[in-house]
Amino acid sequence: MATLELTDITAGGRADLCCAPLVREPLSAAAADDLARKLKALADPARLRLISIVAASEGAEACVCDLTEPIGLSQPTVSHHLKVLMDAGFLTRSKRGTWAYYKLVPEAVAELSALLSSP
Amino acid sequence: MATLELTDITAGGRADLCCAPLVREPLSAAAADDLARKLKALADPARLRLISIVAASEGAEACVCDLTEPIGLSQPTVSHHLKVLMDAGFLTRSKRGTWAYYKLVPEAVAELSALLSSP
DNA sequence: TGGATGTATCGAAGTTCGTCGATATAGATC
DNA sequence: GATCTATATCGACGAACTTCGATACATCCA
Repeated sequence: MATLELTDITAGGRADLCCAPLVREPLSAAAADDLARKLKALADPARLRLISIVAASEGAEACVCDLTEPIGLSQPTVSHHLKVLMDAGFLTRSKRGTWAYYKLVPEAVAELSALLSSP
Repeated sequence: MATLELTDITAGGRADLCCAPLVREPLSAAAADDLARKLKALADPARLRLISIVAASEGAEACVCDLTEPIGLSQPTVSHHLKVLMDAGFLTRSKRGTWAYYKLVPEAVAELSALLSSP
């Protein structure tokens, strides 16, 4: 769950949101690793565009076949980026027939935003 | 200025914040590049810890000499990471005598948070 | 002036990342 | 079952990144 992970990352386990963990106290090495892994998943132009296209689609969901062309990258590369985003928790996948539909996980993006936001 | 850059990134130049650009409409290639560059600057455990230590210091400002030891990396490496964060606009530097003090730019972090936040 | 100290830059080594073509897999259709 | 289509995985290559030791630069102090 998003909120659970958010409390985990505060090193102290406290849930008071006076400030974002990033600017409230020094991050533990583990918390920094965890946050860096999520940021790294997002820190690529192709992946940002993929997320924004998925988010702007009907039901915040899109098929791979709709993503390859606007991104301008090969199908294996798009598939790779989608997997990275899925492993980081930003997308979920559901297969319907031959097609794979990727759906946004808004809480994951919102959680990241909250981790960076100031009081 | 932070807000200026924020409107720039919306591709349309509109400043209405119904949703964050990321989840409102497909990002242009240029906007994706710009956002990715900022996220990449933050997407490293050492840099996240540096930022959080600086942010938690007196006046959101810290000297390099205070940063090398808690991070556990060599002085040149810490200096390199600080430069990356400065180039991305998250820190500013001011030399006072022999010492270099790095200071947090809260608006830069806040802007990134806003770009990711949902309605 | 000369040595000591804090910081930045340089060059190199090792690793990770983004991308592709080729290929494997799974589901649909005939 | 044979074939076609959509997607995932594999292996490889080049680029970018993280880190370090060595060194240059700048400032202070004796």
